[in-house]
This record gives sequence, C-alpha cells and structure tokens, in this order.
Amino acid sequence: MRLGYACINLSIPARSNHRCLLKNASSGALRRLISQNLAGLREILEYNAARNILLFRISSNVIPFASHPVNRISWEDEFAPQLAGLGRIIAEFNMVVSMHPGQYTIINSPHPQVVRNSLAELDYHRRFLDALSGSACHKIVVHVGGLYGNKARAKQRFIEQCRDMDPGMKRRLVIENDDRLFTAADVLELSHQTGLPMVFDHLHHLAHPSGPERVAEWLLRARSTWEPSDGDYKVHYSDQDPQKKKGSHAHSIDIEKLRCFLAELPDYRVNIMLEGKDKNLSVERVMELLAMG
DNA sequence: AGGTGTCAAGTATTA
DNA sequence: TAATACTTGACACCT
Repeated sequence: MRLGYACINLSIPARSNHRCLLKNASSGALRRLISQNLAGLREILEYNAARNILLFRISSNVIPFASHPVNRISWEDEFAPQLAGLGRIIAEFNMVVSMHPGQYTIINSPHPQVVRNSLAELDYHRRFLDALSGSACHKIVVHVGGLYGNKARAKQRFIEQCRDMDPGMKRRLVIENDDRLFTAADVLELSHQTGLPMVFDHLHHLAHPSGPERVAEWLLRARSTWEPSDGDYKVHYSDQDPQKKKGSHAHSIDIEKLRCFLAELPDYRVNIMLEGKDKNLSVERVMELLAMG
C-alpha cells in the first residue's frame, strides 16, 4: 500500500509550482521557473523517498503555461538531464506519481475550441509523465466534465473523445467521480465504455452518492477496472470539513475514520491519495500510526 | 517586510 | 443577463 499527498510539501521550503502572470511569461522567465520547479520537485521526491512516501501528485504548474502558445520552450530537450534524474528516483524507489489537470480541462465540452485546448493540456501532462517514466502506472486523473443540460449526451461526447484518442495518451488517463455532476455509477459506466480505469474518490462519493451499494462494493468495482499494466488501483481519500459545505476537504485525516475506510478495501495492493489540507503532515502521521514508516 | 488584490482557461448556479 | 463559486496558492504590486 502506498500513501501519498498532492503537490505541496509543508515541511521543507522546496516548491514545484512556481509560476508567473501571463504578461510576464518571457522565455527567460519560463526557463527560470521550470528550472526552479524541477529542482524543487527533486527535493520533494527525495524527502518522500527518505520517509517511504511512495505516492505523489505532481503540480500541473511544474511547466508553467505548458499548453499555451506563449511557452515555446522545448523543455523536454532543454531539461532532459533533470527529467531523467527525477525518473531515476521514481524507478529506484518504485514510486508512483500522478497529475491532475485543473478545472478548465474539459474534454466532453460541446465547444470544439474548449476540447482542443483541453487535449493540448492533456498532451502536456502526458509528455511530462513520459519524460519521467515509460510505465503506464503513472496516471493523469481527470473528471468527466460538464453536463450541458443533458447527461446522456455529455457522457456520449466523453466516450467519443476517448475513442479518437491516441493510445499513448489513453494509457495514461483515469477518470474520477466528482462531488456534483458525475457519480461513481456514472464513472464506472464510462470506464466500461472507454476502457479507462476508475479512481474512486471517497469524499466525492459521500457528497454525491449513487445507488444503495456499500463503499466496499464500489471499491471492488473500481479495482476491477485496472489492468496489471496500470499498476495498483488508486483511490482518493479525505474527510469532510465540518465547518464548510459538502465536499470540502478537511484540514487533516482522522485516523479512526481512515481505519474504517481501509477495512472496506478488497485488498491492500492500492495507492491512496490523502487529500487533506495538511498534505505530507497527515501522510506521515498516518503512516506512523499504521506502522508503515 | 507585510498586506492585499489578482490570476489562461469553463461551467453551473445564483441573483 | 451578469456575477460568483469552484480550490487555492503564489505572485505582483502596494504601503
């Protein structure tokens, strides 16, 4: 079982998500940011390795404006040594990394330009992960997208986009249930129709449940969508923030609630992304309590 | 040095 | 029809 966190380490000053405003995005500024971000990412992965934290989500900002025409840097060539160095760390410790594009990446949009931009953004994520490792266990996690007043048609557009997708892209994609529009049942159905594995997000499922099935049943179904080449199945886990509205991530992870969740898992060959706001702090505390350190 | 408004992009919801 | 939340930190600019 791997436990991991998203994008930011709160224990060291290193960061891999430095960016700039579009108006300041000169080639020089972008090169400096990329260099700084790759160095920061290396420090974070080394920190993780030293603590046996083998799962990490890489910030989409690691290459700023990567899918925007303002960024004309051939970063795969210019930073090939740094990227290869990151890849060696990942391989040496058998780490799994992932990426999660932002809210503007919507491949089921009825607007062709939105889809084109989204595919360009996905292609950037694919190229970044490909630069680190050829293994298909490093995934890009996406949501289904928007509803546009007709869920059946929205799903159909998602399926069509996946059908037309390059196999090199498709092997990196996984779909996750969200907290408002597409439930675990929706995503499972789309997983069967597209061949994309499913990430089960526990908090989103509680915020927007589907059907009478127990969580254990959804976990079993989600696991069944992962092929051996995809690596261990992945779930997202966090607690509800009691102060805020439904679906908001709590500050940290409650160990007793987590133990209950773990008991629902069909098996422990699993990658669990802990999405608490205190990032690696909760991961380290939980690993200590579960005697995983 | 510290405080605050702003930031590439889309969609759904509300006012 | 227009504003705003989403989720959130980092930057840019101001004092």
